Amino acid sequence: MKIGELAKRSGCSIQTIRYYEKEGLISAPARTDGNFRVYDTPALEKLAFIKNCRALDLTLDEIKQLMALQHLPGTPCEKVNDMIDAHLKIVESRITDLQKLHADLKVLRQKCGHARPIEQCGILDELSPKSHSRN
Amino acid sequence: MKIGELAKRSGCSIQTIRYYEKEGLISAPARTDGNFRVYDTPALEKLAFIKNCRALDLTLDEIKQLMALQHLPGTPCEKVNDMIDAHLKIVESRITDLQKLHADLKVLRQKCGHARPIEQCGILDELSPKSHSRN
DNA sequence: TTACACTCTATAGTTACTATAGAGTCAAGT
DNA sequence: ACTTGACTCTATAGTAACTATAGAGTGTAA
Repeated sequence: MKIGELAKRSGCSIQTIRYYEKEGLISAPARTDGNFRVYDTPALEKLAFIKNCRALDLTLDEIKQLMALQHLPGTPCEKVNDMIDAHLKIVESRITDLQKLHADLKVLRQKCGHARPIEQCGILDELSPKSHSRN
Repeated sequence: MKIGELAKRSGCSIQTIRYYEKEGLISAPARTDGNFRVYDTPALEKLAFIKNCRALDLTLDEIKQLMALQHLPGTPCEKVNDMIDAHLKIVESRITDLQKLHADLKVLRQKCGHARPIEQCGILDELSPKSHSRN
């Protein structure tokens, strides 16, 4: 199949597929006489694997590492677990950060109703350093 | 003060300050004969304002809009509130997404202990499209 | 005067793509 | 044979908010 069909079937855009090739996530496929890329089913499966990983927000680098591990049979799969654990930690701290942010924004939002002229806006006041030194 | 001192006092890096100037978030300061930037206290306060906003993860564009509003006295501050509300929504949906992600990763992590050879790794198996078609 | 810290501009790199320009390929229809 | 249209090719630039670097100039203290 050509790249357009692969794109449709995999749900990746054409540019993304070419980008993955450039980045070495998928190997360069055969070409037609007219220089068009031709893909087989294994290529589609590789893309699906990458898609699954991206849905979990693994970076392209992490995915590359996973794929490299897959081709070293006999390796203990501890490294895979470690990577997932590390990723879990990252996601956890991102969530914590965002929750703090959310709380801060809520507090900020309380500072102002919506009918005041801008000079008296409690939000802008709160964001300004002068207001903080006033405390 | 010169840019190095401003950087230290504001907690922004020198490059970031120059970047903010290029992007129009702060105005171009006066220069010495030797072409060095010279800043005054209001400049430091502007940077502090930007820093406060960035800590809330507002984009530079949003910050620019806020600063523009500040200089239109008499404007009702509804727009400020709207921006914060919109931002709250974004943060909320990011949190929801990440929580889903976290749950998915946890499930994935369960699929594998850590003493198996890579061929039997439950995680890689789960990520591979073949395993899904096997169901 | 020379060593050193500081600053300047311009440019490239980061992440994972997306978008565009300009050219070439290919099959079907007239 | 010719043209239209859909598809593909490469190369390049843009996204957000910076960070890092090179190579040059400035300023000051010993």
